[in-house]
Amino acid sequence: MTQPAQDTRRPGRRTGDSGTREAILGAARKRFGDHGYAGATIRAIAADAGVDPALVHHFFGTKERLFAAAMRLPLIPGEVIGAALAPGARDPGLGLGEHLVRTALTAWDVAEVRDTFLGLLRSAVTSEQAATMLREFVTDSILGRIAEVASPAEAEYRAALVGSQVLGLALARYVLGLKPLATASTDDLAAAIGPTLERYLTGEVH
Amino acid sequence: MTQPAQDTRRPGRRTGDSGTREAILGAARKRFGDHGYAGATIRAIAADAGVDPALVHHFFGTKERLFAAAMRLPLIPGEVIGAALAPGARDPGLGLGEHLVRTALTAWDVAEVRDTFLGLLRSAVTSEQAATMLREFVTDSILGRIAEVASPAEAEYRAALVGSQVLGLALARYVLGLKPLATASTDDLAAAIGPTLERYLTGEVH
DNA sequence: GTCTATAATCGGATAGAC
DNA sequence: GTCTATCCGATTATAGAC
Repeated sequence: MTQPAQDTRRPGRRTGDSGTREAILGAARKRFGDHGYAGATIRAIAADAGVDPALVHHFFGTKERLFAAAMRLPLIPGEVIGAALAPGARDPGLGLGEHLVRTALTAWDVAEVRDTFLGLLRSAVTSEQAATMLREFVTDSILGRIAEVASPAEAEYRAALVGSQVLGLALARYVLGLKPLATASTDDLAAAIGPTLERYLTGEVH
Repeated sequence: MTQPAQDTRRPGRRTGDSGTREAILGAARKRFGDHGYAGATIRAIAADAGVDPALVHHFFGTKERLFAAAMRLPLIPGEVIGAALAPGARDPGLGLGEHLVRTALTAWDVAEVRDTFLGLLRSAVTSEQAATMLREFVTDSILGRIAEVASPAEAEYRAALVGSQVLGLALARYVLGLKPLATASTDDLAAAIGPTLERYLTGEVH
């Protein structure tokens, strides 16, 4: 990236890219795959890459961002959701559920986002390991944030219900291409599905 | 299956299995895969297998059952749904939505059913062709029946919404294994998700 | 045996020196 | 860019009271 086309080496530490970043990403991919998202520790990844754990943070900030970089996600899901859920981030006239549907659809309607997401989904459906990795990432990084805005009673259960509906929408709309859903507008889907999420978050689920 | 262990051949048509059934199933698998569910005609399948179309009906009854046999489904989804939706098939105290969730979960909690379903899903996520096949089958054979019990305004849209939530539940529960959903009881899930389906079927979706 | 309090450990994250 | 040192929250282990 920043590698200068410089051949005459001078003494001292080389400037620019030393390959460490890539080494970390490689180690991260392996660890995440082998041990899942939760089981892969920054310390172990750093050790595999032969660097100090603090370097990982220096390059990537958080574990979540490291995962996103390793998986080549064009955005950080948890941060997008987090921003969408932030107080004041949404039009007060709009329900929280509607806003969530809108956020998901807006992200997915970008081909690059959709493609990497579908790649993850494909792996998860195919491999048990990949499913574990995705489950733990989703739980930790997405559902965790959603649970924060749900009613405290069974917040995790509520967040998982939200996840199931959003996931199902993605599957029906982008994988299967079920016509009524594949061609529906964001507005229509938000109106239809938003209240469902709203109920899962704060309504009666027993 | 019905092949008698008989070695002394006698003149006339041989009894038992003549291989025709298998020939039809092979032709069906190929046609369904290449042309989708809707695009594969019984006549074309019969022609490929070198038999009369009437024979296909003789062996399998309906296109839906032929598909189920070709895909080795241990049950016929549309018929299970149809039975569940039949008037009087459910406890009048229970909502239709709850009953639908229950029906799906009861079917999926049988390993054999779950496995073949997940196989279809895997193919659909992996291959565009398989996705087309599954979409058309689901539309024709499952959503069509659900649309019949939905409010007439946008019945297809309503049925697709139902499909998306049920599909998402399957994905979250059986593929990802999201803990709150994977371990929840049928009762709990029916209570939580049933009302969603109910609203999609007959409520306000605009 | 069960419970609770305290301690040890782990893992993510930050600050700052070099 | 890299490392040392450190903090803090969460989990896990352990000890001692009842």
